[in-house]
Amino acid sequence: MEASAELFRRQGYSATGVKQIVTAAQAPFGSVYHFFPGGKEQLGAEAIRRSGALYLELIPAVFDYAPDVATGTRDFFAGAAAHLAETDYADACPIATIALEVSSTSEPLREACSEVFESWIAAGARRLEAGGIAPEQARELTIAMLAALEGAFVLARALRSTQPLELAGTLAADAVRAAMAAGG
Amino acid sequence: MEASAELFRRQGYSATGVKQIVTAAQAPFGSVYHFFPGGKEQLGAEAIRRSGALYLELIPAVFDYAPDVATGTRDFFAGAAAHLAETDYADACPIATIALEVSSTSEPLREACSEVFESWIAAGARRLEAGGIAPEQARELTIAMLAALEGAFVLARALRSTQPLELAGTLAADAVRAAMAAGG
DNA sequence: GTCTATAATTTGATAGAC
DNA sequence: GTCTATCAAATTATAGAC
Repeated sequence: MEASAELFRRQGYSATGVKQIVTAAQAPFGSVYHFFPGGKEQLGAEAIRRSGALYLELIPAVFDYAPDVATGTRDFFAGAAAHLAETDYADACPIATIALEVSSTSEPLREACSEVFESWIAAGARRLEAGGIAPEQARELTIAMLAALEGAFVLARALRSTQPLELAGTLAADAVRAAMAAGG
Repeated sequence: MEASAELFRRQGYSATGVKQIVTAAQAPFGSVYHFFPGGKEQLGAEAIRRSGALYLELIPAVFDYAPDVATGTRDFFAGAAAHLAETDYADACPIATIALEVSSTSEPLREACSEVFESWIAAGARRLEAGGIAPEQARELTIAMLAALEGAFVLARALRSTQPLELAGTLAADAVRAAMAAGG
């Protein structure tokens, strides 16, 4: 599972072979079909959900240490930028590549991605609500911020620069600050 | 080339076979290697650049008819949302899927994506400058807005909803309005 | 239950007839 | 120059020995 998630994140679902996964995991080939009778697609779906749950934990990990949600937002983007640069622009969003690849070709995998994004949005919105932003606005703002984060990952990896993450982070943090001023 | 671009956009680079392309294009298989001696990778690079040039034309097509750059920004996101819904969430960004797939595995393709993104950023920044925003701020704002657009595409396709594009569009248009107020 | 060998198909690419 | 037949390698998946 770990090997699957990492390879899917870096090179996508289609380009990652089952053989490559078992080699990276140092596991026998047949084990894949013993533990995942649904084959590669089941492996993909579980990897998506597992990666989604792990990434979800980053939200409290960052926001718990921030004095307010606007700062937490800025820190989250900054942390993503640092991690991306450290991994030579490989580790961005664990599921975005798969999401784009399969949205029009595999409904089970699209649904897995959809559920993960939804879980992130719900968790982010709760954080903004705790920071004093009205529920509906909190949800809408979270969706816009997640969009900025995901798109910044796309640009950052292609341009090999953390600047998109810094600029998107500023945009997001400013929007949070404005919402706090309006609602608080 | 048309068939290549369309398939790459919808299902990515790796999942699209050369055979699938020639079938869609109703072309003989050997022609691919006659016109593209570099094989699939060359085909991919040219498809990326071609798609990038076509998408670039959307910027003046939308902004020329808008009363100001903030409205143009909003219209751009709205148009993208409408087109995405019309194509059953298939036609989003023509190169984002490839960009994420190849950023860590194929330097020629990553560079092609990088150049396309750079051309879009330069064109968008010129528009904002024409709208009265200072050059450096115009470029930075354009990068943040493009990030919001790209990420909204990811979420919209996975969630099968145009809401991310609408919310990201609002975020982007508000940021442009704020920059206009500050700079003008 | 673990794992190897192999099946059936598809992949990107090429050779060479026309 | 156009196109078909085919290549070697890789793909997902399975059968069955241990």
